[in-house]
Amino acid sequence: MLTAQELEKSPLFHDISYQDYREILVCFQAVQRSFRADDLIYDFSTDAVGVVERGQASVIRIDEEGVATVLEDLGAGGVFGKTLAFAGSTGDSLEVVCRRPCDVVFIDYEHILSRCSQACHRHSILVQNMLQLMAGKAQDLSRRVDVLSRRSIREKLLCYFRQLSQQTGSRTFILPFSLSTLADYIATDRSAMMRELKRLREDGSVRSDGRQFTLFQ
Amino acid sequence: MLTAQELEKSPLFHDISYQDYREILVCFQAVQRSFRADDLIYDFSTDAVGVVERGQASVIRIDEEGVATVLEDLGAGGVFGKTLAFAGSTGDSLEVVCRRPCDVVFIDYEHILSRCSQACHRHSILVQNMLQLMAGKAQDLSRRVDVLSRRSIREKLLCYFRQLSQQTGSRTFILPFSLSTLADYIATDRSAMMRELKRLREDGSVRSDGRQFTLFQ
DNA sequence: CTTGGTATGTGGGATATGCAACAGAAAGGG
DNA sequence: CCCTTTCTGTTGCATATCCCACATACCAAG
Repeated sequence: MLTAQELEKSPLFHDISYQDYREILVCFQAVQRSFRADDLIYDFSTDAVGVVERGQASVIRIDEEGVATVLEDLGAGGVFGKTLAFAGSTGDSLEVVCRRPCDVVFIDYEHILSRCSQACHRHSILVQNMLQLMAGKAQDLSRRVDVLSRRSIREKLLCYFRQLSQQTGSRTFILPFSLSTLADYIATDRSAMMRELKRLREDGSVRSDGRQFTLFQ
Repeated sequence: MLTAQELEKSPLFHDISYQDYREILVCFQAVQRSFRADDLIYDFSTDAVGVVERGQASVIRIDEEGVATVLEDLGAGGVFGKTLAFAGSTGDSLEVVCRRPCDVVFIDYEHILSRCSQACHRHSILVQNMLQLMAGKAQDLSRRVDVLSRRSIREKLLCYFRQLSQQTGSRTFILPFSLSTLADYIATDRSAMMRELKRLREDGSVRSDGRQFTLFQ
Protein backbone atom coordinates (compact mmCIF):
# COMPACT_ATOMS: atom_id res chain seq x y z
CA MET A 1 0.00 0.00 0.00
CA LEU A 2 1.15 3.46 -0.84
CA THR A 3 0.91 6.43 1.46
CA ALA A 4 -1.00 9.50 0.31
CA GLN A 5 2.24 11.30 -0.64
CA GLU A 6 3.59 8.32 -2.56
CA LEU A 7 0.30 8.09 -4.45
CA GLU A 8 0.83 11.60 -5.82
CA LYS A 9 4.08 10.49 -7.44
CA SER A 10 2.76 7.17 -8.70
CA PRO A 11 2.86 6.91 -12.48
CA LEU A 12 0.07 4.34 -12.67
CA PHE A 13 -2.28 5.88 -10.12
CA HIS A 14 -1.69 9.46 -11.09
CA ASP A 15 -4.78 11.66 -10.71
CA ILE A 16 -6.61 8.94 -8.83
CA SER A 17 -8.01 9.67 -5.36
CA TYR A 18 -6.82 7.69 -2.38
CA GLN A 19 -10.25 6.18 -1.97
CA ASP A 20 -10.37 5.09 -5.62
CA TYR A 21 -6.81 3.81 -5.38
CA ARG A 22 -7.73 1.48 -2.54
CA GLU A 23 -10.80 0.23 -4.36
CA ILE A 24 -8.77 -0.38 -7.50
CA LEU A 25 -6.27 -2.48 -5.56
CA VAL A 26 -9.12 -4.72 -4.47
CA CYS A 27 -11.20 -4.65 -7.65
CA PHE A 28 -8.22 -5.36 -9.92
CA GLN A 29 -6.47 -7.66 -7.48
CA ALA A 30 -3.41 -5.48 -7.80
CA VAL A 31 -0.42 -6.48 -5.72
CA GLN A 32 2.34 -4.19 -4.55
CA ARG A 33 5.80 -5.54 -3.76
CA SER A 34 9.24 -4.18 -2.93
CA PHE A 35 12.59 -5.49 -4.13
CA ARG A 36 16.25 -5.02 -3.37
CA ALA A 37 19.20 -4.92 -5.77
CA ASP A 38 19.71 -8.15 -7.73
CA ASP A 39 16.31 -9.52 -6.72
CA LEU A 40 14.39 -11.31 -9.44
CA ILE A 41 11.25 -9.27 -10.07
CA TYR A 42 9.56 -11.16 -12.88
CA ASP A 43 10.35 -14.17 -15.06
CA PHE A 44 7.77 -13.81 -17.86
CA SER A 45 5.93 -16.93 -16.76
CA THR A 46 2.66 -15.22 -15.81
CA ASP A 47 0.32 -12.87 -17.66
CA ALA A 48 0.71 -10.21 -15.01
CA VAL A 49 1.73 -6.70 -15.96
CA GLY A 50 4.22 -4.89 -13.74
CA VAL A 51 4.69 -1.17 -13.27
CA VAL A 52 7.82 0.20 -11.64
CA GLU A 53 6.59 2.83 -9.19
CA ARG A 54 10.01 3.70 -7.80
CA GLY A 55 13.60 2.55 -8.33
CA GLN A 56 15.38 1.00 -11.28
CA ALA A 57 15.22 -2.39 -12.97
CA SER A 58 16.42 -4.08 -16.17
CA VAL A 59 14.94 -6.57 -18.57
CA ILE A 60 17.60 -9.21 -19.24
CA ARG A 61 17.80 -11.90 -21.87
CA ILE A 62 20.03 -14.92 -21.28
CA ASP A 63 20.63 -17.04 -24.36
CA GLU A 64 21.50 -20.75 -24.60
CA GLU A 65 25.21 -20.05 -24.13
CA GLY A 66 24.52 -18.02 -21.01
CA VAL A 67 25.28 -14.64 -22.58
CA ALA A 68 23.25 -11.94 -20.86
CA THR A 69 21.95 -8.90 -22.73
CA VAL A 70 20.16 -5.87 -21.35
CA LEU A 71 17.00 -5.53 -23.42
CA GLU A 72 15.46 -2.65 -21.55
CA ASP A 73 16.20 -0.23 -18.78
CA LEU A 74 13.18 0.49 -16.55
CA GLY A 75 12.83 3.52 -14.29
CA ALA A 76 9.77 4.89 -12.52
CA GLY A 77 6.83 4.42 -14.87
CA GLY A 78 8.49 1.49 -16.60
CA VAL A 79 6.08 -1.24 -17.69
CA PHE A 80 6.82 -4.89 -18.34
CA GLY A 81 4.95 -8.11 -18.92
CA LYS A 82 4.67 -11.06 -21.25
CA THR A 83 1.60 -9.60 -22.94
CA LEU A 84 3.18 -6.17 -23.45
CA ALA A 85 6.64 -6.87 -24.78
CA PHE A 86 9.30 -9.52 -25.28
CA ALA A 87 6.97 -12.44 -25.82
CA GLY A 88 10.13 -14.54 -25.96
CA SER A 89 9.99 -16.39 -29.26
CA THR A 90 13.01 -18.51 -28.53
CA GLY A 91 14.54 -20.80 -25.97
CA ASP A 92 16.30 -17.94 -24.19
CA SER A 93 15.17 -17.06 -20.72
CA LEU A 94 13.96 -13.58 -19.85
CA GLU A 95 14.07 -11.83 -16.50
CA VAL A 96 13.32 -8.50 -14.92
CA VAL A 97 16.04 -7.86 -12.38
CA CYS A 98 16.18 -5.17 -9.73
CA ARG A 99 19.09 -2.70 -9.97
CA ARG A 100 18.18 -0.16 -7.34
CA PRO A 101 15.52 -0.79 -4.66
CA CYS A 102 12.15 -0.99 -6.41
CA ASP A 103 8.45 -0.75 -5.66
CA VAL A 104 6.43 -2.62 -8.24
CA VAL A 105 2.67 -2.95 -8.81
CA PHE A 106 1.44 -6.13 -10.46
CA ILE A 107 -1.92 -6.16 -12.22
CA ASP A 108 -3.58 -8.76 -14.35
CA TYR A 109 -3.71 -7.28 -17.84
CA GLU A 110 -7.08 -8.91 -18.49
CA HIS A 111 -8.59 -6.75 -15.78
CA ILE A 112 -7.43 -3.61 -17.49
CA LEU A 113 -8.71 -4.66 -20.89
CA SER A 114 -12.06 -6.04 -19.83
CA ARG A 115 -14.87 -3.67 -20.66
CA CYS A 116 -15.93 -2.59 -17.22
CA SER A 117 -19.66 -3.27 -17.24
CA GLN A 118 -20.37 -0.36 -14.96
CA ALA A 119 -17.96 1.82 -16.97
CA CYS A 120 -16.49 3.13 -13.76
CA HIS A 121 -14.62 6.38 -13.84
CA ARG A 122 -11.52 5.14 -12.05
CA HIS A 123 -11.15 2.34 -14.54
CA SER A 124 -11.02 4.73 -17.46
CA ILE A 125 -8.45 6.93 -15.74
CA LEU A 126 -6.33 3.89 -14.98
CA VAL A 127 -6.50 2.87 -18.64
CA GLN A 128 -5.53 6.37 -19.65
CA ASN A 129 -2.54 6.30 -17.29
CA MET A 130 -1.59 2.91 -18.64
CA LEU A 131 -1.76 4.30 -22.17
CA GLN A 132 0.62 7.06 -21.19
CA LEU A 133 3.03 4.56 -19.70
CA MET A 134 2.86 2.42 -22.82
CA ALA A 135 3.55 5.48 -24.96
CA GLY A 136 6.62 6.10 -22.81
CA LYS A 137 7.67 2.50 -23.20
CA ALA A 138 7.30 2.72 -26.97
CA GLN A 139 9.50 5.81 -26.92
CA ASP A 140 12.15 3.99 -24.90
CA LEU A 141 12.08 0.99 -27.18
CA SER A 142 12.25 3.08 -30.31
CA ARG A 143 15.23 4.96 -28.92
CA ARG A 144 16.82 1.58 -28.35
CA VAL A 145 16.07 0.54 -31.93
CA ASP A 146 17.53 3.81 -33.11
CA VAL A 147 20.83 2.99 -31.39
CA LEU A 148 20.95 -0.70 -32.29
CA SER A 149 20.19 -0.10 -35.94
CA ARG A 150 23.42 1.90 -36.40
CA ARG A 151 26.04 0.05 -38.40
CA SER A 152 29.17 0.63 -36.32
CA ILE A 153 30.17 0.87 -32.67
CA ARG A 154 31.18 4.46 -33.18
CA GLU A 155 27.76 5.41 -34.55
CA LYS A 156 25.98 3.46 -31.83
CA LEU A 157 27.91 5.28 -29.12
CA LEU A 158 27.38 8.70 -30.65
CA CYS A 159 23.69 8.02 -31.16
CA TYR A 160 23.27 6.90 -27.56
CA PHE A 161 25.27 9.86 -26.25
CA ARG A 162 23.12 12.25 -28.27
CA GLN A 163 20.02 10.71 -26.73
CA LEU A 164 21.36 11.10 -23.21
CA SER A 165 22.47 14.62 -23.99
CA GLN A 166 19.03 15.49 -25.29
CA GLN A 167 17.25 13.87 -22.35
CA THR A 168 19.27 15.75 -19.78
CA GLY A 169 19.31 18.89 -21.88
CA SER A 170 23.06 19.20 -21.44
CA ARG A 171 26.27 18.31 -23.26
CA THR A 172 27.42 16.67 -20.04
CA PHE A 173 25.62 13.64 -18.61
CA ILE A 174 26.10 10.58 -16.43
CA LEU A 175 25.76 7.06 -17.80
CA PRO A 176 22.91 5.16 -16.12
CA PHE A 177 25.13 2.08 -15.87
CA SER A 178 28.73 0.84 -16.02
CA LEU A 179 30.80 0.79 -19.20
CA SER A 180 30.63 -2.99 -19.22
CA THR A 181 26.85 -2.85 -19.16
CA LEU A 182 26.92 -0.14 -21.81
CA ALA A 183 28.78 -2.48 -24.16
CA ASP A 184 26.08 -4.99 -23.46
CA TYR A 185 23.36 -2.39 -24.02
CA ILE A 186 24.63 -1.48 -27.48
CA ALA A 187 25.16 -5.19 -28.21
CA THR A 188 28.88 -5.16 -28.91
CA ASP A 189 32.09 -6.51 -27.50
CA ARG A 190 33.38 -4.59 -24.51
CA SER A 191 37.03 -4.33 -25.59
CA ALA A 192 36.01 -3.17 -29.06
CA MET A 193 33.82 -0.52 -27.49
CA MET A 194 36.65 0.63 -25.23
CA ARG A 195 38.90 0.98 -28.25
CA GLU A 196 36.28 3.05 -30.04
CA LEU A 197 35.79 5.17 -26.92
CA LYS A 198 39.49 5.91 -26.92
CA ARG A 199 39.30 7.05 -30.54
CA LEU A 200 36.31 9.25 -29.74
CA ARG A 201 38.31 10.84 -26.92
CA GLU A 202 41.41 11.20 -29.11
CA ASP A 203 39.67 13.00 -31.94
CA GLY A 204 37.87 15.25 -29.47
CA SER A 205 34.35 14.00 -30.06
CA VAL A 206 33.79 13.26 -26.39
CA ARG A 207 35.47 13.86 -23.06
CA SER A 208 34.89 11.41 -20.25
CA ASP A 209 35.71 10.90 -16.60
CA GLY A 210 34.39 7.68 -15.18
CA ARG A 211 30.72 7.55 -16.07
CA GLN A 212 30.52 11.25 -16.76
CA PHE A 213 30.63 12.16 -20.42
CA THR A 214 30.65 15.40 -22.38
CA LEU A 215 29.68 15.34 -26.02
CA PHE A 216 31.34 17.70 -28.52
CA GLN A 217 29.53 16.71 -31.70
CA MET B 1 -15.23 7.94 -43.79
CA LEU B 2 -15.47 4.20 -43.31
CA THR B 3 -18.40 2.08 -44.37
CA ALA B 4 -20.18 0.00 -41.76
CA GLN B 5 -18.33 -3.15 -42.81
CA GLU B 6 -14.95 -1.43 -42.76
CA LEU B 7 -15.69 -0.13 -39.28
CA GLU B 8 -16.02 -3.69 -38.00
CA LYS B 9 -12.45 -4.40 -39.05
CA SER B 10 -11.02 -1.12 -37.85
CA PRO B 11 -8.38 -1.55 -35.14
CA LEU B 12 -8.90 1.88 -33.65
CA PHE B 13 -12.69 2.00 -33.77
CA HIS B 14 -13.25 -1.59 -32.81
CA ASP B 15 -16.40 -2.11 -30.71
CA ILE B 16 -17.59 1.40 -31.42
CA SER B 17 -21.01 1.96 -32.98
CA TYR B 18 -21.32 3.70 -36.31
CA GLN B 19 -23.09 6.59 -34.67
CA ASP B 20 -20.34 6.99 -32.07
CA TYR B 21 -17.70 6.61 -34.74
CA ARG B 22 -19.09 9.55 -36.67
CA GLU B 23 -19.30 11.68 -33.56
CA ILE B 24 -15.74 10.81 -32.64
CA LEU B 25 -14.48 11.89 -36.06
CA VAL B 26 -16.01 15.30 -35.44
CA CYS B 27 -15.30 15.62 -31.72
CA PHE B 28 -11.65 14.53 -32.06
CA GLN B 29 -11.12 16.23 -35.38
CA ALA B 30 -9.92 12.91 -36.74
CA VAL B 31 -8.93 12.84 -40.38
CA GLN B 32 -8.97 9.82 -42.62
CA ARG B 33 -6.73 9.63 -45.68
CA SER B 34 -5.70 7.06 -48.28
CA PHE B 35 -2.23 6.55 -49.76
CA ARG B 36 -0.64 4.66 -52.61
CA ALA B 37 2.70 2.86 -52.72
CA ASP B 38 5.72 5.14 -52.13
CA ASP B 39 3.54 8.03 -50.92
CA LEU B 40 4.87 9.99 -47.97
CA ILE B 41 2.41 9.45 -45.13
CA TYR B 42 3.99 11.37 -42.27
CA ASP B 43 7.20 13.28 -41.67
CA PHE B 44 7.22 13.63 -37.87
CA SER B 45 6.74 17.38 -38.06
CA THR B 46 3.32 17.46 -36.36
CA ASP B 47 2.02 16.11 -33.06
CA ALA B 48 -0.62 14.05 -34.85
CA VAL B 49 -0.91 10.33 -34.18
CA GLY B 50 -1.55 8.04 -37.12
CA VAL B 51 -3.19 4.63 -37.12
CA VAL B 52 -2.88 2.33 -40.12
CA GLU B 53 -6.38 0.97 -40.69
CA ARG B 54 -5.52 -1.05 -43.76
CA GLY B 55 -2.43 -1.70 -45.89
CA GLN B 56 1.27 -1.62 -45.09
CA ALA B 57 3.75 1.13 -44.34
CA SER B 58 7.29 1.55 -43.01
CA VAL B 59 9.02 3.96 -40.71
CA ILE B 60 12.27 5.01 -42.38
CA ARG B 61 15.28 6.83 -41.01
CA ILE B 62 17.61 8.62 -43.41
CA ASP B 63 20.91 9.69 -41.86
CA GLU B 64 23.22 12.52 -42.88
CA GLU B 65 24.92 10.38 -45.53
CA GLY B 66 21.58 9.44 -47.06
CA VAL B 67 21.60 5.85 -45.77
CA ALA B 68 18.03 4.65 -45.26
CA THR B 69 17.09 2.21 -42.52
CA VAL B 70 13.75 0.56 -41.88
CA LEU B 71 12.97 1.29 -38.24
CA GLU B 72 9.52 -0.23 -38.11
CA ASP B 73 7.14 -2.21 -40.25
CA LEU B 74 3.50 -1.12 -39.85
CA GLY B 75 0.49 -3.24 -40.79
CA ALA B 76 -3.16 -2.81 -39.90
CA GLY B 77 -3.27 -1.52 -36.33
CA GLY B 78 0.16 0.05 -36.65
CA VAL B 79 0.56 3.30 -34.73
CA PHE B 80 3.03 6.09 -35.36
CA GLY B 81 3.65 9.66 -34.28
CA LYS B 82 6.27 11.98 -32.86
CA THR B 83 4.81 11.73 -29.37
CA LEU B 84 4.63 7.94 -29.43
CA ALA B 85 7.97 6.80 -30.79
CA PHE B 86 11.11 7.87 -32.58
CA ALA B 87 11.28 11.36 -31.20
CA GLY B 88 14.29 11.77 -33.47
CA SER B 89 17.11 12.93 -31.25
CA THR B 90 19.50 13.57 -34.09
CA GLY B 91 19.79 15.35 -37.38
CA ASP B 92 18.51 12.39 -39.37
CA SER B 93 15.16 12.73 -41.05
CA LEU B 94 12.30 10.35 -40.33
CA GLU B 95 9.45 9.34 -42.59
CA VAL B 96 6.49 7.02 -42.70
CA VAL B 97 6.28 5.71 -46.26
CA CYS B 98 3.47 3.73 -47.87
CA ARG B 99 4.37 0.24 -49.12
CA ARG B 100 0.98 -1.15 -50.06
CA PRO B 101 -2.12 1.04 -50.44
CA CYS B 102 -3.01 2.38 -47.01
CA ASP B 103 -5.92 3.92 -45.15
CA VAL B 104 -4.72 6.00 -42.24
CA VAL B 105 -6.55 7.83 -39.46
CA PHE B 106 -4.87 10.90 -37.99
CA ILE B 107 -5.85 12.09 -34.53
CA ASP B 108 -4.38 14.75 -32.32
CA TYR B 109 -2.84 12.91 -29.38
CA GLU B 110 -3.84 15.69 -27.01
CA HIS B 111 -7.48 14.92 -27.67
CA ILE B 112 -7.01 11.33 -26.62
CA LEU B 113 -5.18 12.24 -23.45
CA SER B 114 -7.38 15.10 -22.30
CA ARG B 115 -9.66 14.09 -19.48
CA CYS B 116 -13.03 14.18 -21.19
CA SER B 117 -15.06 16.41 -18.92
CA GLN B 118 -18.27 14.51 -19.62
CA ALA B 119 -16.35 11.22 -19.30
CA CYS B 120 -18.10 9.96 -22.39
CA HIS B 121 -18.29 6.26 -22.96
CA ARG B 122 -16.95 6.32 -26.52
CA HIS B 123 -13.89 8.22 -25.38
CA SER B 124 -12.96 5.56 -22.89
CA ILE B 125 -13.42 2.79 -25.45
CA LEU B 126 -11.24 4.68 -27.88
CA VAL B 127 -8.55 5.04 -25.22
CA GLN B 128 -8.79 1.34 -24.49
CA ASN B 129 -8.41 0.50 -28.18
CA MET B 130 -5.48 2.85 -28.35
CA LEU B 131 -3.91 1.09 -25.37
CA GLN B 132 -4.25 -2.23 -27.15
CA LEU B 133 -2.61 -0.80 -30.26
CA MET B 134 0.24 0.61 -28.19
CA ALA B 135 0.71 -2.75 -26.52
CA GLY B 136 0.96 -4.27 -29.98
CA LYS B 137 3.46 -1.64 -30.98
CA ALA B 138 5.55 -2.32 -27.90
CA GLN B 139 5.54 -6.00 -28.80
CA ASP B 140 6.69 -5.22 -32.33
CA LEU B 141 9.44 -2.94 -31.12
CA SER B 142 10.65 -5.40 -28.52
CA ARG B 143 10.78 -8.13 -31.14
CA ARG B 144 12.87 -5.75 -33.17
CA VAL B 145 15.20 -5.14 -30.23
CA ASP B 146 15.42 -8.88 -29.70
CA VAL B 147 16.72 -9.32 -33.27
CA LEU B 148 19.00 -6.28 -33.35
CA SER B 149 20.65 -7.10 -30.04
CA ARG B 150 22.06 -10.36 -31.43
CA ARG B 151 25.80 -10.24 -31.97
CA SER B 152 26.15 -11.78 -35.44
CA ILE B 153 24.28 -11.80 -38.75
CA ARG B 154 23.66 -15.50 -38.36
CA GLU B 155 22.03 -15.05 -34.96
CA LYS B 156 20.01 -12.10 -36.19
CA LEU B 157 18.63 -14.09 -39.08
CA LEU B 158 17.81 -17.12 -36.97
CA CYS B 159 16.14 -14.96 -34.35
CA TYR B 160 14.02 -13.21 -36.94
CA PHE B 161 13.12 -16.46 -38.66
CA ARG B 162 12.05 -17.95 -35.34
CA GLN B 163 9.80 -14.96 -34.76
CA LEU B 164 8.16 -15.31 -38.15
CA SER B 165 7.83 -19.04 -37.64
CA GLN B 166 6.16 -18.48 -34.30
CA GLN B 167 3.85 -15.78 -35.62
CA THR B 168 2.60 -17.92 -38.48
CA GLY B 169 2.63 -21.05 -36.36
CA SER B 170 4.54 -22.91 -39.05
CA ARG B 171 8.11 -23.85 -39.95
CA THR B 172 7.42 -22.38 -43.37
CA PHE B 173 6.68 -18.68 -43.82
CA ILE B 174 6.91 -15.84 -46.32
CA LEU B 175 9.12 -12.82 -45.73
CA PRO B 176 7.08 -9.60 -45.47
CA PHE B 177 9.64 -7.81 -47.67
CA SER B 178 12.52 -8.32 -50.09
CA LEU B 179 15.90 -9.73 -49.09
CA SER B 180 17.45 -6.32 -49.67
CA THR B 181 15.01 -4.77 -47.24
CA LEU B 182 15.60 -7.62 -44.82
CA ALA B 183 19.31 -6.79 -44.74
CA ASP B 184 18.29 -3.26 -43.96
CA TYR B 185 15.84 -4.42 -41.31
CA ILE B 186 18.47 -6.39 -39.41
CA ALA B 187 20.90 -3.49 -39.90
CA THR B 188 23.66 -5.30 -41.79
CA ASP B 189 25.27 -5.30 -45.18
CA ARG B 190 23.25 -7.06 -47.85
CA SER B 191 26.09 -9.08 -49.37
CA ALA B 192 27.27 -10.21 -45.97
CA MET B 193 23.74 -11.32 -45.18
CA MET B 194 23.51 -13.21 -48.47
CA ARG B 195 26.74 -14.99 -47.62
CA GLU B 196 25.40 -15.96 -44.23
CA LEU B 197 22.13 -17.11 -45.82
CA LYS B 198 24.09 -19.41 -48.08
CA ARG B 199 25.85 -20.91 -45.08
CA LEU B 200 22.51 -21.42 -43.32
CA ARG B 201 21.21 -23.22 -46.39
CA GLU B 202 24.40 -25.27 -46.72
CA ASP B 203 24.38 -26.56 -43.16
CA GLY B 204 20.68 -27.34 -43.42
CA SER B 205 19.42 -24.77 -40.93
CA VAL B 206 17.00 -23.26 -43.45
CA ARG B 207 15.61 -23.97 -46.87
CA SER B 208 14.49 -21.10 -49.04
CA ASP B 209 12.83 -20.40 -52.35
CA GLY B 210 12.47 -16.73 -53.15
CA ARG B 211 10.85 -15.15 -50.12
CA GLN B 212 9.54 -18.43 -48.79
CA PHE B 213 11.61 -19.90 -46.00
CA THR B 214 11.51 -23.08 -43.97
CA LEU B 215 13.30 -23.20 -40.66
CA PHE B 216 14.92 -26.43 -39.43
CA GLN B 217 16.34 -25.29 -36.11
C1' DC C 1 44.67 -3.56 6.23
C1' DT C 2 43.84 -7.48 3.46
C1' DT C 3 41.21 -9.92 0.22
C1' DG C 4 38.16 -11.18 -3.36
C1' DG C 5 35.33 -9.56 -6.84
C1' DT C 6 34.16 -6.49 -10.36
C1' DA C 7 35.13 -2.60 -13.48
C1' DT C 8 38.37 -0.36 -16.41
C1' DG C 9 41.96 -0.10 -19.83
C1' DT C 10 45.06 -2.08 -23.47
C1' DG C 11 46.91 -5.16 -27.01
C1' DG C 12 47.69 -9.22 -30.53
C1' DG C 13 45.78 -12.24 -33.64
C1' DA C 14 41.76 -14.43 -36.06
C1' DT C 15 37.75 -13.59 -38.69
C1' DA C 16 33.21 -12.00 -39.58
C1' DT C 17 31.53 -8.11 -41.57
C1' DG C 18 31.45 -4.15 -44.68
C1' DC C 19 32.42 -2.23 -49.19
C1' DA C 20 32.73 -2.09 -54.18
C1' DA C 21 31.81 -4.17 -58.29
C1' DC C 22 29.65 -7.20 -61.36
C1' DA C 23 26.13 -10.20 -63.84
C1' DG C 24 21.88 -12.56 -64.44
C1' DA C 25 16.87 -12.86 -62.92
C1' DA C 26 12.74 -10.85 -61.98
C1' DA C 27 9.50 -7.28 -61.91
C1' DG C 28 7.13 -3.28 -63.43
C1' DG C 29 5.77 0.43 -66.83
C1' DG C 30 4.77 2.23 -71.30
C1' DC D 1 6.52 -6.44 -76.72
C1' DC D 2 10.80 -3.93 -75.08
C1' DC D 3 12.99 -1.24 -71.80
C1' DT D 4 14.19 0.23 -67.23
C1' DT D 5 14.60 -0.61 -62.68
C1' DT D 6 15.02 -3.35 -58.83
C1' DC D 7 16.23 -7.63 -56.75
C1' DT D 8 19.15 -11.58 -56.25
C1' DG D 9 23.43 -13.94 -56.00
C1' DT D 10 28.49 -13.98 -55.89
C1' DT D 11 33.45 -12.59 -55.25
C1' DG D 12 37.99 -10.18 -53.74
C1' DC D 13 39.74 -7.22 -50.60
C1' DA D 14 40.23 -4.11 -46.55
C1' DT D 15 39.21 -3.60 -41.92
C1' DA D 16 36.22 -3.15 -38.00
C1' DT D 17 34.90 -6.15 -34.74
C1' DC D 18 35.33 -10.21 -31.88
C1' DC D 19 37.81 -13.22 -28.74
C1' DC D 20 41.39 -14.08 -25.49
C1' DA D 21 44.71 -12.62 -22.32
C1' DC D 22 46.68 -9.58 -19.13
C1' DA D 23 47.40 -5.57 -15.89
C1' DT D 24 45.65 -2.01 -13.04
C1' DA D 25 42.16 0.37 -10.38
C1' DC D 26 38.33 0.33 -7.56
C1' DC D 27 35.01 -1.10 -4.11
C1' DA D 28 32.90 -3.80 -0.51
C1' DA D 29 33.37 -7.32 2.94
C1' DG D 30 35.88 -9.46 6.44
